[in-house]
Amino acid sequence: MEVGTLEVKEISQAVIGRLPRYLRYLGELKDEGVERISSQELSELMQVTASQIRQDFNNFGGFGQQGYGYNVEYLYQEIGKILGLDRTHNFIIVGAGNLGRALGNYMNFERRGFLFRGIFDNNPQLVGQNVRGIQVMPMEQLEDFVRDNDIDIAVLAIPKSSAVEVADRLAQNGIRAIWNFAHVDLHMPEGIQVENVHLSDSLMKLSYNINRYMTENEM
Amino acid sequence: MEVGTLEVKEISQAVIGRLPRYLRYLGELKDEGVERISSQELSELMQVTASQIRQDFNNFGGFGQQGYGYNVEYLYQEIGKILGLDRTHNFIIVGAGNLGRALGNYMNFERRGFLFRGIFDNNPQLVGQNVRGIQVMPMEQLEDFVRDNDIDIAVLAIPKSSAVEVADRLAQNGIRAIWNFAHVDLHMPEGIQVENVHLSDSLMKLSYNINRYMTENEM
DNA sequence: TAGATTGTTAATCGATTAACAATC
DNA sequence: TAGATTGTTAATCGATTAACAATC
Repeated sequence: MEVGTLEVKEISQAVIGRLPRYLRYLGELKDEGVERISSQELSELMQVTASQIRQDFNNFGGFGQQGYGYNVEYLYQEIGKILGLDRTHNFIIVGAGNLGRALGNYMNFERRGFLFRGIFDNNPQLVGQNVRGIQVMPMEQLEDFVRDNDIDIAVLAIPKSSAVEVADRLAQNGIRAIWNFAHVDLHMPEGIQVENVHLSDSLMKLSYNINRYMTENEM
Repeated sequence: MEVGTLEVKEISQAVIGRLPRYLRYLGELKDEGVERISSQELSELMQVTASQIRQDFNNFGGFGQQGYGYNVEYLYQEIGKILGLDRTHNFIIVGAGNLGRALGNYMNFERRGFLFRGIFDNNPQLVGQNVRGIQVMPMEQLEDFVRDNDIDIAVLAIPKSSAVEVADRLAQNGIRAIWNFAHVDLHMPEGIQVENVHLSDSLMKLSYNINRYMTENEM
């Protein structure tokens, strides 16, 4: 930390990773008409410690009130803001295979401000096909489209063999973030965020835990 | 730990979570014909500390040799075994919507021993449709199918509203593990493994990091 | 043998939990 | 006011990193 700069406490990714789950529970409580909740009550609901809940929230300043607890609606709004859900983000999908099309058709992202703007593929058979009202574009149009349409996020639903090259092209044209479903590590320049969804890794973890349980219980 | 029981050191999920990534790098090295690698070399490749690599591997016993390093092929095999990839696992998909069908068509799981055996949906329009050579079955057949076909893993690609009920039905019929894409927490009986893939949570983390970077750099 | 590199212990760091004073 | 519950400090726990003796 340089002398003279205002110290900004960095929030750990462990905390960030828990925020969406808090948001989900608070949204459900809100829908049920619950007005206030204590860290103790929430901890029982979510199966985490009340201490952790209070520590997590206090990373962002005091959201609660002593003797009362937390206002559900207010807390829900604030966590949404922290996660940037009060803004909209334009996104495109690269890769119009099964996964790419499935993600394009998944409507729920819209509700959180993630707007589906385009989808690309290098397979001429897929170009021109319709995914939720948007025609699949050829890869040649990728750069222009990203630059001209204020695209923040690119979803990579392509094989690992082309993912690194495509990510570089996106980076050079002002993308802010990559949601990476390709099974490869992307090394992006500073300031370009990467979030990986490695499905096969997740499945392997499941496999480990199945086998561990069977071994420990001699089945 | 009870007196008299042989102490089995529990491997932390943090370690397990890193194994698939080791496996991926080792597989690539293997394909390139690399025979041996030191923790130092691997650490540079993977951008983690050599210390962590050695600690991780030593959770499972000594895979290396002083002065030599690790044999790539051997290490690859051993990590595969730890992850249970030397066995096969039959899986079904519940939910034949966009995501369910996409996962059914994803061939790469087969290579790791995960065998696609059935797919179910309660929408009569989808029942009978073909997903990679398998006809979508109605939900009424779920229980019988799971029991009769030695199904280990159920992939939940259904809305949260029905996920808990379906998970309970699966649990009662001998499923070992649930790969949960529904946006809800499942509380399963001990011995049934759950691995969540909450796509919207992942997207929110990405959103947080975009906004954090923009704020810190006053864009 | 000398050099390299693991396996393993010790030190550090960060995250979680506990405790309690502040305060609504 | 008395009771409840946060915000926050302190204690604990676990994970990561550093160091180095063992050994190939």
